[in-house]
Amino acid sequence: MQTVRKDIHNSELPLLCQSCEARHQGVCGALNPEQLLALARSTRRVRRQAGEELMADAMPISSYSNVLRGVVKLTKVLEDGRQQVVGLQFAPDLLGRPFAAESRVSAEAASEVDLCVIPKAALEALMQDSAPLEHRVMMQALRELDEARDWMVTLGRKTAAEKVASFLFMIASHIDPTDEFEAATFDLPLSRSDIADFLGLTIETVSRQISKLKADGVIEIVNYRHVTVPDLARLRVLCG
Amino acid sequence: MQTVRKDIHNSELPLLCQSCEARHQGVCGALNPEQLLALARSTRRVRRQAGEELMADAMPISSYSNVLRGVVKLTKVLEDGRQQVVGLQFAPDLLGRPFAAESRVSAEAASEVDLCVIPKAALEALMQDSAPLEHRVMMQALRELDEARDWMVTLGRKTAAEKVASFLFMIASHIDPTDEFEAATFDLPLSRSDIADFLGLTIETVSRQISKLKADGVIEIVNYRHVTVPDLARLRVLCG
DNA sequence: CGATCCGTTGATTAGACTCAAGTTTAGTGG
DNA sequence: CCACTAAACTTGAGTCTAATCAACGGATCG
Repeated sequence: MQTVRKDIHNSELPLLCQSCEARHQGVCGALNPEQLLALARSTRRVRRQAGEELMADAMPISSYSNVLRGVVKLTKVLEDGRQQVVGLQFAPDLLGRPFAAESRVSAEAASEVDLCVIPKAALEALMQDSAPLEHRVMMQALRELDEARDWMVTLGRKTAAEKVASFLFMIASHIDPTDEFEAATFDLPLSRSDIADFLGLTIETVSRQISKLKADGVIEIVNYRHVTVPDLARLRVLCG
Repeated sequence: MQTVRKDIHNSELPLLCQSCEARHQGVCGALNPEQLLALARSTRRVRRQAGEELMADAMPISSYSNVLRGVVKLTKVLEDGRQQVVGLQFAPDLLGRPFAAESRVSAEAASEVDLCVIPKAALEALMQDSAPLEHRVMMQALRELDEARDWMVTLGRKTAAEKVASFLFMIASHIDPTDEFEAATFDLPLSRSDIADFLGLTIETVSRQISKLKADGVIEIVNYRHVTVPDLARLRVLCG
C-alpha cells in the first residue's frame, strides 16, 4: 500500500496502539489520544496459547483484556463436570464482566490469542470519566445479550443437525465476513469437544452430523479443522 | 404505618412517581426530581392482561416500559413455529432493547402487568444527559446477560428433571425472596406451555416432572399454579 | 516404534417426544 | 343451581433422537 492512514497527532499515540485494531472498532475507539496515552501506561500485551485459562469462574477479577487476535471461549461447568460454552469472543471484544468483583464464567483461549491486558481499576476509572467509553462497553454487553438469546433458541429448540449447521454458519459469518450467501472458507477455532459443549451435544453426535454434512456436499473438510462451505445459502436453510 | 418516608421535595415529584417502586430500585432511581418531572410528562401508566403482546420481534420500537407489577416473558420463534422463551422480566426491570431500532424478541404479558411506558426518544435523550441513568441501564443489561448464560447451561446440559427443578428454584428465589433454604410459597407466573418453551421441553414432559416432584414430596401443588416448596435446599440439590 | 490425542464409526440404550386418551378447572348460559 | 363447553393439565403407550459404550483410524511426538 502506498497511502498511509493519516491520524491527527498520530505520533502522540502510544506505539502499541498505533497499529491496534481495538483502537478503531473496539472500546478504545471511544478514547481521545490523551486518554489513550494515559491508559496505555498501565496496559500490556500478552500472548496466550490455545488451552490456557484466562479467567476462572468465581475468582476475583483484577483486569480486563481486549482480544486482539484469536478466539476466547467462555464456559460454565456444573458440579459434576458437565460443561457448557456460553459465549465466544473475537477481536476486538473486551473480555471481562464489567463492574463485577468476580467472574461468573471461566475464559479459556480457544486458539492462540493476543490480548491487551488492562487493569480493572484503570478501565473503571476511565469509564467514570468517559461516557463514550462506558457507552461502547454497554453496546458490547447488549450485543452479547442478543447473541446469548439467539443461542438459547438453538440450545432449546433445534435438532442436533440444525445445531451443527447453525454453529458452522455462525463461524462462517464471523470469520469470513465477505458478502453473505457466497462461498466461505475458514479454520474452525474450536475442537469437536468444544463444539459439543457449545451446542449441548456429545462429541460423537457432532462428529456424525459433520460427516453427514460432508456426505451431502454441504461442506468440504480437510484436516478436521479446515472447512469450505461452497453455498452458504444452502447451509443457512439447514439451520432451522 | 405511622411513619412516612421523608423525601426531600417529595411534593415536587410527579404524583405517579411518588409511590412507584421503579423510582428506587429501577432505572428511575438514577434521576433527580427535576429530571423525573421532565420524564414523567411523557410517560403513562398502562395495564395489560395476561397474554397481550407488548412488543413484536423485528418490529420498530417506539417506547420502553418499566415493569411495575407482574411478569413479562421474552420469546423468539423459528420459522416453523418452534418457540423459545429467552427471558423473564419482573418489576422493576426496564423492558425494551436499548439503542436498537427494532426489537430482537417479542414480549408478552405472562401475567396481568402494570407498565410505565416511556417514549424511546425521551429515555434515550435522558441517557445522553445522565451518565448515572445509562449506567443503571447497563447494569440491568449485564444482569440479564448473566442470567441468559446461566440458562444456557440449563438448556444445554441439564436433564428434564433438573430443568424443571431449576425453573421452580429460580421462580421461588425471585418471587419469594425471603431467606434462602427456608420454605417458599408462590403462584407460578407461567403456564405449563410457557414453562416448556422456557426449558426447551414439551408440555407433557414438564407435567410429568412436576408430578414426580409432587409424588416425591419436594413440592406441594394446589390448583395447578399455586406451589409450596417445604424445603428449598432439597429442591436446590435437584437442580444439578 | 509405541503412546497419546483427536476424531470417526458402529451397536445398543435411555430419555424425551409424539400421539392419544382422560381429568380438572373455570366459564357460560339456561 | 346445574348442565355444558373449552382450556389447561395429566397420564399412558409407543417411537425416535441423541447418549452411551466400544472399537478403530490417523496424526503428532518423544
